[in-house]
Amino acid sequence: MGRSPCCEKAHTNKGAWTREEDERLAAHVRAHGEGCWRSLPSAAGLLRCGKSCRLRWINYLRPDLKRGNFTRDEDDLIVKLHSLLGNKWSLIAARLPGRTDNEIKNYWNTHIRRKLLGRGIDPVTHRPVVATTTVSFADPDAPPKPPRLILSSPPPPTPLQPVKEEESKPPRCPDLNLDLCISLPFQQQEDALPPPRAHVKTEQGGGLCFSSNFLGLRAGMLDFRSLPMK
DNA sequence: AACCCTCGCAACCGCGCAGAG
DNA sequence: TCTCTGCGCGGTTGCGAGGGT
Repeated sequence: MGRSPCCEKAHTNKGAWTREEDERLAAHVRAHGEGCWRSLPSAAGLLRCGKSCRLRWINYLRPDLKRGNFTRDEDDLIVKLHSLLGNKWSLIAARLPGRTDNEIKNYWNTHIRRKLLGRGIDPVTHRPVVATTTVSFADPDAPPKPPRLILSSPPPPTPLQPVKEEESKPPRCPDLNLDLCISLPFQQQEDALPPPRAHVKTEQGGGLCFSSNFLGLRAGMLDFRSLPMK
């Protein structure tokens, strides 16, 4: 038996929101604040599911939303954060004021993903991809298979997961240096004391430290301690 | 002009997590 | 400690707009 539905679906509207619904929702949130989404629809006189109201408010009605095209800086930041965090859109959105996780997720899937692929970069691993062609000797008349994309290196561990030591196995790509230790240019190192760091708590209670300069952020801009970790 | 296809975005769905009782 | 409930997140879907044939 599955969990009970979050609302009585027979009595709720679905699909695109009307202007009147938007106004009711916005007025109610402005008056009572966010939260209690389950009871909000009836309180606001809306025939909508609480989840739907929350989504509408967060992704569309919130007054601090930026909307409009993403800037080049935002673009770069999203790519860098994604390489670090993976598909943690809410965490990425938390670093981009005025942008929502849904918006970033859509932008990633429609624009950035394609752009990276066009540059020959795998959007999942952020590593270069190499096109190869498989040739079959068994049937010379068989049509050639389409080019296949393979990774030039094994995929990295899932973001934010502790790296497991491979015991005494030689690396598959010995020419690839995966040590992501990034340091500041000499002049900047002198200016940044102590170096800004982001601290991420792991499941084991340990921590991963990233220099926020790796993300191209200003000192102190990145502080994962303030972010909820799932 | 009509049809088809692709793209982009808003919205939905299902699951996991956290807090309360 | 267990169960229930609500919230939040990530993946997926549906639909309208725009372009191509």
